[in-house]
Amino acid sequence: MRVAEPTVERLVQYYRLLEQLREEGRLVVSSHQMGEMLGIKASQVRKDLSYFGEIGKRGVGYHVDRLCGHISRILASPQIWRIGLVGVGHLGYALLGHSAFRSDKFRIDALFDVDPAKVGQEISGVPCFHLNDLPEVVRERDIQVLILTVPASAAQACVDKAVESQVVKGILSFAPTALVAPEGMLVYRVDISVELEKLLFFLKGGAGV
Amino acid sequence: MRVAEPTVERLVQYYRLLEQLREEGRLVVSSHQMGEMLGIKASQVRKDLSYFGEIGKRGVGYHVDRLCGHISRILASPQIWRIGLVGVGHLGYALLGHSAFRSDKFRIDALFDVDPAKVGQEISGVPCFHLNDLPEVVRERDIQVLILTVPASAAQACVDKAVESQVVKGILSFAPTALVAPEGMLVYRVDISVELEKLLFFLKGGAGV
DNA sequence: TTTTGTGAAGTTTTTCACAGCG
DNA sequence: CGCTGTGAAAAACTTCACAAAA
Repeated sequence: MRVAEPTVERLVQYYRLLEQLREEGRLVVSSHQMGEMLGIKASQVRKDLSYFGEIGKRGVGYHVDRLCGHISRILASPQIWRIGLVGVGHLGYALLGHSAFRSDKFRIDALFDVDPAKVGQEISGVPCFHLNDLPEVVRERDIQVLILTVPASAAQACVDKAVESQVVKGILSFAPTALVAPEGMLVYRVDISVELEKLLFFLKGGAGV
Repeated sequence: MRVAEPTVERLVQYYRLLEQLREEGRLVVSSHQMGEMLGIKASQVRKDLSYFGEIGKRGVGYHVDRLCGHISRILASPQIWRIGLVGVGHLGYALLGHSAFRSDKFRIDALFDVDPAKVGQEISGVPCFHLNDLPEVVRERDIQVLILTVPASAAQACVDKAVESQVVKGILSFAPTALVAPEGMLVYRVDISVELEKLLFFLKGGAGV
């Protein structure tokens, strides 16, 4: 069964919350309480969870530990993903140390850059290669996912290198630009300037002056 | 007229593309060409633009410079926003230098941290204050927007300080956690770990093992 | 002709409302 | 009783398809 993207997005949030509740020793939680804490409607929480079977207990709520395990299995990977990080500037370096990147679901296995001062070095314990060598390095190291923290002007060239490698399946790009990729390659974008523009747009109260 | 969030998101992309086309000396572009370059359907491009009046010429397309100016006015701010950046770790520092943050629509006017080594210093030319002083500093400096690059565990406390100030209207948070804020305060989140989890989820082909 | 602008249709996502179970 | 699970309704968003303008 196809799971919608907004649902996956919320599942990750449910999981985070449940981990926290579990640490606090909480045994049971209702959809209403979860929604309250996450800013999501209770009916939405129930609908999302219902796609995966009857997990809750009527009149009671959801068993925290059980639900946590359940979502964990839904989100689980069949493997530990190996990830290549392209562009070791400030943002790339920040992501290397970011809490989002401490997971047993994947690991950053190689860095890529064009700066001779970085190529050949280890940074935070990860070896840095030249961007030109990306296709062969990702093949050798079985890297299927790339994270792009390069300037907009360099991003498409990185995608092209990834396509050339024939083994990269997915890309998470932080470059503020559109990217063209072939069918079958999954590209997600985190566009910081778009988010900031949206915030400012709705802050001023919408269109017009 | 209310403009939908997905439309604003695309308007920012159209604007970027048009600036680029203008630099290249291009005079006219069709909805189909814009869509092609951005991975958006031509009908979607036309629908988005049509909300703001008849901007194109039938049989011809859109005049690049004119459309650029038009979107610029739609996205324009009534003021130069002053922004406070909370949390001067690697990510915060990266954002300070990020291309998304070179804009004449806003400027980073103050930094906040709890690290005694940073408080009292200027970093990239911006003064750093202690988080505890946030309410008064944002009032003095007329800061209405905060960017949070703090750990998840510290994020809610920052929101609470922002609420206390009574002048902060909007927050862009990079902390991987839900935040509760009162009605009227606009909170947007950029959740890197959620995006990565989504990518990996759909890479493995959806739910289940 | 070409390409826009747009009502109508289609699709996706959210919310409602209540039956059903513990 | 309280809370889940879920069809049905509503809302939001996208795509179609074509009339109308250049």
